Amino acid sequence: MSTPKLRFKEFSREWENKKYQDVLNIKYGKDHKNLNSGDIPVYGTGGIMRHVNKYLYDGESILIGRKGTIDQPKYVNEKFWTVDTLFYSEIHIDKVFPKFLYQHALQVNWLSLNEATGVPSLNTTSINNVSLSIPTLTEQTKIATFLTAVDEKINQLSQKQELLTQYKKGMMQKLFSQQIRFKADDGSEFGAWVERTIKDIADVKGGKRLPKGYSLVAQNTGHPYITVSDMNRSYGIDHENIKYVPIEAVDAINRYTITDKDIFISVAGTLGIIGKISSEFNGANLTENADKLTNLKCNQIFLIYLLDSGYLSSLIESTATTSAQPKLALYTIQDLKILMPLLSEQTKIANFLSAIDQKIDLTTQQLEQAKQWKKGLLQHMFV
DNA sequence: ATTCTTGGAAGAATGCACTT
DNA sequence: AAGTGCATTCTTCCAAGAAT
Repeated sequence: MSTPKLRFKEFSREWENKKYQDVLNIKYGKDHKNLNSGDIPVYGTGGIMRHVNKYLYDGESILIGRKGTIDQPKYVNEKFWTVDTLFYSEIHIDKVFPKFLYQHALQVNWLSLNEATGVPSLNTTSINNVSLSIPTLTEQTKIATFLTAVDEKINQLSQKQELLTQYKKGMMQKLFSQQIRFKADDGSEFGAWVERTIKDIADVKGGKRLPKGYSLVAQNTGHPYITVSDMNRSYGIDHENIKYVPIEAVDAINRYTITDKDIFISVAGTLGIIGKISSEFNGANLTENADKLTNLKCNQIFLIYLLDSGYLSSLIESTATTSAQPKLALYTIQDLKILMPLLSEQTKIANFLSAIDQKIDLTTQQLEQAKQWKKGLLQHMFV
């Protein structure tokens, strides 16, 4: 018998220790290949896969991955089908409030129940044996309703994020097609945009792979080494997993560095991720799978937005090699023609779009905080 | 009901020929 | 020897299907 750390005040009774098998029946998903199309969703471990004309179950159910993604349970309340790598469940609603069970399932460490060597897998026994403490149905309902409201808040924030992103996309389109023009501070029109080539306004340089025989190290010894997977779509890099050049190899690639005044563009693997690094990474080495624009003769932020507004994606479409894997050649970036406004208009546009990006970043932070909060609640509101 | 095997897609690292 | 372009290889990750 036990109680959670965090609890609504009006309840005091001890929670009852149970196991999952006491409150639900785990059912296997089934092959959906032979079913005809319809309007019943077929859930896979990654989400809805298709719609069919038959259903396995109708009503409230928790879906738990059997193979692959096993740590993201889902709650459904409809007619549905699940593929055979996804369990569904019949919930004993006289014992447990389904949404309470779902919130509980969200904080179970499913991966620790994985016994497979390769792809993570769960079996019915390990699910059935997961322990679960439950209060009265009234308290369950209260907890579940509260946590569901938090989920709703998280959904709202991610919708806001989505809308802002759409707005930014639309504004970029209008600004760079000159459908919308800013006026100068004194109210006069800005001058016409001029066609330039990238190599007129920047030097394009490649990155450099590590010398043969060396590999990146985790410790902060040599320079940071920025790879394509460190780059994100928010014009920056993710700091968490940055690896470092081993000290013995530092001299060999010493010249291939990047600063916060430059722009990086990925040219292999995931093409066309563009952005800049923050000054704390000045002097970091750049992977061979990215190029840098350096010695810029224009507004750096403006150029990032401009290239990201479509120039890069159409360049990739038209010139990326069609081999096994696309690659963006350095000279195609050098020779890319772009329409450039005067510096003062560049600054206006850059500031405007940065302001939207700041709002997006703020929303992203709030979303992140809300998710953290939810995580904490899940840790403390269950036994 | 459970475990093993296979397919295949995506992405990053490596090999290699050619140029500077 | 360094730099560049591109094909190839290697890894990783998931899901589907076959075999127990």
